[in-house]
Amino acid sequence: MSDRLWDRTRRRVQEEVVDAALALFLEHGFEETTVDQVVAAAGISRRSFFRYFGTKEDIVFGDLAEQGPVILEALRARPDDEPIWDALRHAFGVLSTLVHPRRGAAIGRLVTSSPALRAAHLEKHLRWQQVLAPEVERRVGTGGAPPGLVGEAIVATALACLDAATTTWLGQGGDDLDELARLTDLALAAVRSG
Amino acid sequence: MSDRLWDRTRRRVQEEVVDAALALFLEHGFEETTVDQVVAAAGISRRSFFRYFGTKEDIVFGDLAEQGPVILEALRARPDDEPIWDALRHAFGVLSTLVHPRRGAAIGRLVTSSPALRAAHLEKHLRWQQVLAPEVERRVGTGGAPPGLVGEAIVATALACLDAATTTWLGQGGDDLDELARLTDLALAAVRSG
DNA sequence: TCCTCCTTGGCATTGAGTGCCAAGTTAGCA
DNA sequence: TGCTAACTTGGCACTCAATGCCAAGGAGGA
Repeated sequence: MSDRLWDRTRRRVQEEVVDAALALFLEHGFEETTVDQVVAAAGISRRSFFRYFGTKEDIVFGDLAEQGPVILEALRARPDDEPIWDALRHAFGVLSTLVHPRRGAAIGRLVTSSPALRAAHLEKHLRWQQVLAPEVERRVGTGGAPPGLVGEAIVATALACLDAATTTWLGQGGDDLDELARLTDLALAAVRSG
Repeated sequence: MSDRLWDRTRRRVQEEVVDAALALFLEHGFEETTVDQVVAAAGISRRSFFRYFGTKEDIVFGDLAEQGPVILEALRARPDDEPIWDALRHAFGVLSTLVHPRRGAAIGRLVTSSPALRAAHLEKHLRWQQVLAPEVERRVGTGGAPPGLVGEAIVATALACLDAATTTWLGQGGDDLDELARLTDLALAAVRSG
């Protein structure tokens, strides 16, 4: 947040590492590319790399896993009487502002092609789920079920549909964000009519 | 499946390693327990361990991730006109026959307490999803959506609800399987009425 | 300018997972 | 029973991700 030279330098270096790494990942694959190759390409020491990115996966996801509160804020901003699915879909919309648009599709493709990244991706969803579930349950009530169950189930379902839609979306180009929203709605509709 | 001495010995050793390892995991935690400690407790060499279990996570999950076809078989056995959610919930019932009942709750608790195990657990769901989605989509149709989307979304939702129900179930004891089925139905109902 | 805070990179170490090989065990067969 | 082929075992060395420690150097305020 600050603007001291240190912070600006840090952000610049981080960007450069991500650029160099994504290029390597896309060419050779995520698992096949070692951290040593990345740091060599980025001109940084191995030790410093692990201070910028706690894990190799963090190159791809950045601090997205910690952005649950941002999504929560977006969800809170939706009107209380809006159907929960619409509110969630709109709240997830902020994600597109958190990811470099040019990188979005590339990241998506990487994730589907690497078990380690898929796992990190799902773990990220779990983190968001824990943040969002209480607010969802506040809106829809527990419906007689034990506390927690309904909120968790609804958020997990919304994320699952978003994922299924993203898979389809990437398969057909992955360039139009409105199309992704449309596919997400189709998935949610299928689940609710089933 | 064969009954040569080799195979029986293999199964026996495998069971012993799992018993020793689960005891260590429950006492000290999954991440905190090293493979070296496990093999020392089980009286087997480190190298042989990695022939029995490809990864440390495999101690906990065994070959559950490869059992998608078994669930698929159970799903195919359900009548074609049964509502998809009932068919899926019943199909998932075979899982309780694949896990040592005595170990089930212990495994559940381990999974919720270790990021590495949670990731493996979700990756396992993804594997099942790919196996089950086509049969689900055959039953319910695509409803105008691109092929694949509806099947993926429905299976992912069912698994998400099963997971949410399992979390609640473990929190309240985790001993009665009928109660788990009831909680799963509650979760699914909440999702569909939302 | 001096002093403090923070970053950097090198080194050593841990822990998971793999390839290779020599020695031992089992199974099938004469 | 004895021989051989198939398979398992465990030791060793290695790769790769990740972490703790430490000395050196740049940034920023007094």
